[in-house]
Amino acid sequence: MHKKNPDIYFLSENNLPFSDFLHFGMSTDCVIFGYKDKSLRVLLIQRGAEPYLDNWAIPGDLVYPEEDLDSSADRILQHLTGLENIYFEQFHTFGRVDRHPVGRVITVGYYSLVRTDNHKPVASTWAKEVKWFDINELPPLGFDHEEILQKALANLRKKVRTEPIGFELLPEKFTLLELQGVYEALLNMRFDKPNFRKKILSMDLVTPLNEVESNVAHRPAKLFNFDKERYDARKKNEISFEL
Amino acid sequence: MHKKNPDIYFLSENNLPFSDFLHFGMSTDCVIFGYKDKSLRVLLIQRGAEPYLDNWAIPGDLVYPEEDLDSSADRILQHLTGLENIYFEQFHTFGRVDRHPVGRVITVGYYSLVRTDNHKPVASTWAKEVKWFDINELPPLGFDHEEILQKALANLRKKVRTEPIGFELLPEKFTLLELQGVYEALLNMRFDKPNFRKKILSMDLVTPLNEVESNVAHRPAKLFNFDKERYDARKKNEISFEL
DNA sequence: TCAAAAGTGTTCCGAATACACCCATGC
DNA sequence: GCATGGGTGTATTCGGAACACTTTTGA
Repeated sequence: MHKKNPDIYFLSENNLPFSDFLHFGMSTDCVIFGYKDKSLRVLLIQRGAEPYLDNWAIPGDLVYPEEDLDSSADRILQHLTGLENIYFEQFHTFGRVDRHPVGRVITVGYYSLVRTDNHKPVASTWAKEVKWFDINELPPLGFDHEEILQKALANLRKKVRTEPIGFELLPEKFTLLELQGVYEALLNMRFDKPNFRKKILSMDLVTPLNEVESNVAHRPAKLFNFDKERYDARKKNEISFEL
Repeated sequence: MHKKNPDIYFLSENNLPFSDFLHFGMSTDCVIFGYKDKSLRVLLIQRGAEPYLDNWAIPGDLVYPEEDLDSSADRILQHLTGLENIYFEQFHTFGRVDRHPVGRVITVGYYSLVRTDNHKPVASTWAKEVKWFDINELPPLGFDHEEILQKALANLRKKVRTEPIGFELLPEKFTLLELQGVYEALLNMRFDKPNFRKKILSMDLVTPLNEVESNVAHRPAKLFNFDKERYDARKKNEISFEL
């Protein structure tokens, strides 16, 4: 697969043979966010192998030789959650020379948003345990995963202000107060209920359903869903989402 | 350097030997933006080697075995522009299986902002020519560089709205109308002069100097500089920049 | 004196905020 | 009834947009 041609595509100043440049390991790590009980959570695994045996870590894997980066992330997500069509997004690549004890492994960081209600993460040979952690009560992590996780969170918090991805954390049908809870957890701030409602409704991106909550000890709330088609159509015309 | 341990850090489902996962090439590509004559420009090189001989391309290079990703980008920028302390930022990593004709090479994309007034880019063995192109008059590019360039531009346009990086395209001392020109070119839109002034001045991030333009056929404009210290101090207190 | 760009002030409008209040349900 | 959260209306404030106007320089 790798034909050799020492003059190709790098500065002439260095005298290293071309083959020395093809010994990188490549992995993807997926920071999986969920939402439950008014707080933001992250799915972590407890490692079942050295290095960092028994340490908590962000789920990830080496990239296969004939696999795109996004496919790799998608594969990890499906393995771990059993879900398809999960929202995920590449956010940063980490390549410190000494970041991996086994060799020069570059990792591409992804974050992902899942609806925690409809899946049970499962342990496997490479992960002794899989568990949701509140974003404010994280265990120590192996590798450079603390840095990766914090950067994922920072990127998510930026993204969430300009694109309507908060919905990915909720079931298809949700109430406006649930949506408010998601944004309060994501951004770690409080919103005024009437104003939040007005803002969301004025965007005209959520559709009211002819359905309400049931079995609640108060007036049942109306259910809504997110109108992705309308958003996509509008995005083409340069209209954006801002919170 | 690469100790072998087939069980480490990847899903048990695959049966490929560990060594197969350490044959990635790794490069960085730097999309260098500049500003001149009211328009946004990109610095491209004309390749002096196969593949894509004579094609225009984004400057880039393979990452050295003992080199961090950021160092690699920094090295490319210094080689090409001769400048130090250039603003640059990683924005996306491109890893399509077939993106590089020579083998599996993953590239980390960076964009960079430079002051075009104080440097002359120089050709070298790996680049027949180096030239600034108006962002609206780009030549066809080799590899997947069109995609990389467009993504760099999109990321820059987002970033520029929330962080005061437009100053990196201007000399230390600039007029407010020059600053307006930068933002108009970056965002491809027009601002109202009085309102733009008010907004910038109200942020209190530019300091008026006791100096004015000279040799202009109209009332000379006051010169300002960007107060990075004040911005950094304020950033810690969660106060942000928004245009 | 005229052109060209610097620089200021004022009005208007819409969006964000604060907050008071009423409604429906389970117990 | 009453606790709980759902849901609505209004008054106020603040920032952005539009735009008219004055100032200073070189030629």
